[in-house]
Amino acid sequence: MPKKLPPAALELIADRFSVLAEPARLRILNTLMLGERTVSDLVDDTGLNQANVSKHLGVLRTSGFVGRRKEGLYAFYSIADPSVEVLCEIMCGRLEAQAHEQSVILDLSSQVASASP
Amino acid sequence: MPKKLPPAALELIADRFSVLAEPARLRILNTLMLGERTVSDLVDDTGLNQANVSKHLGVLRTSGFVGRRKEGLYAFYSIADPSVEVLCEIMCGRLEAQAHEQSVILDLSSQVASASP
DNA sequence: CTAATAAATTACTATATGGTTATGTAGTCT
DNA sequence: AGACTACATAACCATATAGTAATTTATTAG
Repeated sequence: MPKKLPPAALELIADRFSVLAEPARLRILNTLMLGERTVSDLVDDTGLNQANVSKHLGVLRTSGFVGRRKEGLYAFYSIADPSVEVLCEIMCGRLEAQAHEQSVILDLSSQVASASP
Repeated sequence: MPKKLPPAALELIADRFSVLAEPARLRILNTLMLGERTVSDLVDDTGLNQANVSKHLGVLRTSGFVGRRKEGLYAFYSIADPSVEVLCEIMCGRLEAQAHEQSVILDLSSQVASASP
């Protein structure tokens, strides 16, 4: 049963979606799904520079998707919101479905293309 | 079981998330959850102007979230991807949880505030 | 204390995009 | 035919933000 949401609520939801609307942040999250990582780990893993990773981690932490644990010189980040994984899986599912449709379309068009030389 | 996704895949996923990372588009989608609507309907419902609604509908259609059916002068739009609703529900769930946490924090801080006059 | 390292922050630029106005296009009506 | 309506598109501006380089802030080691 879909309910009509007030604009203010939709704005908050949009904000959360926009946090995930970044390839770099998804890379970070995808790595964190394998377990806790330091900033340096993530820098190595993603190829992004340190300032950039820190900034993205700040966004992810502010929005509550990840958590931080400081230990000495290191900051260990980890997934704090398990729904991240579910959300990405759903998106992936749609992507696969779409890719399948498109491959069908491509097959059809290639037939059409080869039908008229 | 989380699997390591290639950067290209994450980029596609990010693109899909960014389509949902817009209050205006979420308003449109939320209305479409109630059933098929014309562009004019959506203009009335959202308060956005016609050009803006058309543009957002274009984005939503290109990304496969909505579908269009033309009939005479009218264009009827409808949800084409049922996962939209699920995605929003999950986001809402987290929002509510977060709001609850924050209200707890606010309660605590108000106690602290009233404790030291 | 100084040196070194990890991470956060600041300041900046370049780019992407949402909103708007104006115009174009297709269908309907008399 | 022309007038009108619903929608799409184009062109523009303003704003938000990702990336980067430089700096700052811990924290540890010597």
